[in-house]
Amino acid sequence: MLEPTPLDERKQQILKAVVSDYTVTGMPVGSQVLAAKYFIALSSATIRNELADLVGTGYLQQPHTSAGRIPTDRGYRYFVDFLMEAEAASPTIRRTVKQEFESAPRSVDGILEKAAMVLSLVTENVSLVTAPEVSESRIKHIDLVSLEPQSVLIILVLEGNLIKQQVVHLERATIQEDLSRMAAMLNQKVKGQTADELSGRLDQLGPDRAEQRRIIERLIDSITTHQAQRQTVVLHDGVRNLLRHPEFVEVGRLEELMELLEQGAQLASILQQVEFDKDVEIVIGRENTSSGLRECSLVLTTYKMADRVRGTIGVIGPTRMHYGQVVARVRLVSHATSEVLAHLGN
Amino acid sequence: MLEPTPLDERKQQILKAVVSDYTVTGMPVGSQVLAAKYFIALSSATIRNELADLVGTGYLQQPHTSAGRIPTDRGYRYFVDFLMEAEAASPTIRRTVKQEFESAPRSVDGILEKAAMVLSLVTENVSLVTAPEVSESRIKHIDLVSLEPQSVLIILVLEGNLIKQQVVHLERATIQEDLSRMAAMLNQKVKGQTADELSGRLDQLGPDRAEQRRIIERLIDSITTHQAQRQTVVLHDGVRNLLRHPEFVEVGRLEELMELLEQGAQLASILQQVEFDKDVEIVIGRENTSSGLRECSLVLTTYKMADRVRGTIGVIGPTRMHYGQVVARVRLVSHATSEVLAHLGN
DNA sequence: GTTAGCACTCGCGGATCGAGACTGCCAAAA
DNA sequence: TTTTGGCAGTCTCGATCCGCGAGTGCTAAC
Repeated sequence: MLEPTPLDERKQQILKAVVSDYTVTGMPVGSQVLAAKYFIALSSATIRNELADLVGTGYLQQPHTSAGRIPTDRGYRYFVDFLMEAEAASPTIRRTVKQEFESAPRSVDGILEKAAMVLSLVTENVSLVTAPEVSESRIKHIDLVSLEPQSVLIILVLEGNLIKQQVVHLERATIQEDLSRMAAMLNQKVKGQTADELSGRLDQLGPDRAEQRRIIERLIDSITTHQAQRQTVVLHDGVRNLLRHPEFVEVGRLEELMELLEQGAQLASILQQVEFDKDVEIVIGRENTSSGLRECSLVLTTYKMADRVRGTIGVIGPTRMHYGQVVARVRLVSHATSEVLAHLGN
Repeated sequence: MLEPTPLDERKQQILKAVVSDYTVTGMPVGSQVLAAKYFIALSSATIRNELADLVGTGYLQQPHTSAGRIPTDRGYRYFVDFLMEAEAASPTIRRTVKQEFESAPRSVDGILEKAAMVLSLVTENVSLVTAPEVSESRIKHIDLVSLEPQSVLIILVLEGNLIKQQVVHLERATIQEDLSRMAAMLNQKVKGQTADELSGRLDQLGPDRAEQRRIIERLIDSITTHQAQRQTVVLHDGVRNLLRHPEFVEVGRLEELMELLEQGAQLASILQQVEFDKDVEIVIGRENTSSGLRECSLVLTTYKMADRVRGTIGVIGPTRMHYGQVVARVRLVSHATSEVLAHLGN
């Protein structure tokens, strides 16, 4: 890691101009263009000197000797940390998002799918959405339904009306009537508890309640493995957008990225590390631990479903992206998602 | 459509050799290679004459004057209809499929996701899996759960233990006790019926049973719109495989294909047309109605979950694929999926 | 510190060229 | 009538070369 070399005002402005211009055109930015478009008061020679300094300190690079400059990862980092101006999503975008969510199905999965779709639509990148984390979420209702004589469907309603289901197999046949009674009893006992609390109480059941114990074990399973297993499922959408970016004309980069997207586990672990209440986090190029993301940036934030029920949402795109707008739009969609999810039960 | 020009034995063998060789090497096949590898008794000149005929009748084409021959869509069609030999999946493949399904979660969605993953793994193409069609499926159990005072979760268990859920909003607050009573009543009335039958009986309810009527309406909704809406969701996996095929080095083709995969509606309508009990269907290149699939082939079949509960499963890959093996593997995974789904409840 | 001038470097696109791969055709052989 | 050997012709592909244009770094003057 290089020392954060302080940049004087003019160098900052030049860095900012290079990032802005390059983001739009995709072409290395030369000293003459900069002088003409952004710094009419200065000559190209002066700018050349400054550019040479910025290359020396690691904020810019040249693809080859006789080309203009493009930002390094470090340059982008400085840009997003200090130079980027807060932007707002345009009314058109806001309207699009609003309309799309209005037509969303009224279920958690449906809404998250819609969120992924909308986010990829408005950012023209690949969107990522994780299912909400529920391990600390409280149980609201339990229901047991007989499927076959010896198999039972456990239905679990958590805070935020998140619904989980799991099939469990019993040692002996049990009729629906007994299950209903058992459900009523369980409802009294477990309502308002979290999975962790529940697993602590497991010992309080006598050995004669084997069936009940088995069901409770499955309940905990259902909550926690969902965590481990379903959480690894990261929704994504908009790969088609990526193909339009010139940085992905060579299929090699794409292959690694698709593998990451389709197997999901590695992505999930990255997304889980996003902190709540931290607004938007940006990870640029080689700051990513995954080699498949070395030429990509992540713009991530969290959405909130209920008090302790949250998930991660964001996009993945080429490092050359319009960070200001992408941040604004990720934030917009995240808020909209939270909004819709919060009103799901009403 | 060209007349199905009859081919004599030797022309058939040559066509078969061209298809086989081309599927393996990916290079246009020349007369010398054919003579050396497949027809030692013949000279390259003789084969050249035959090749010229096959080009004339539309079974083969030349990329350019001084190249070898490659099959046309028509050539592939003739090959799969008359020349392809039945192949069996290798023990290694069978073992892989078996092991993967053993580690599958015990839920319909989980199994279908696993099926998509396995199919893409063993065919090295993109896999497609639709959710099972349920419109004619019979209702096994209904349950009503109060989420908020005025909102109710309807849980519907269909044949094959397919579980559906939908949230419905009521005009007035209803407590769980009343809902349970209502559920018991509904269970008596609707058990064993299909959605169509149910909607016919809707009139038999008096106007004083508004709430109950509303819930039944939602039930029918839940079954049929799932059909229309969820059915359009086609699971897919293995896009990363596609990137390895040389026919997709140019990103243009891929873009159209990704759009098809990600929006899904068009694909869904194609997959819905696959007939049940017809073994494996193959659609080659321009036989596809979608322009995005002009250079792709589909290998599709159906899986069976319960008597009237079925879905479509298959792959999409470049027209140059090893049809014999792909057919064998699609069939294998389809059977395995049916098997696992059938034993879900036990 | 800034600027004008200038020589220099480098990538890109177009043109050229030779090698190699196959073909089509023809006349002779089976 | 079918098959075959021979041969000229066609076309792609990769390598090489070349000139243009863009942009730089350096130096000396302002």
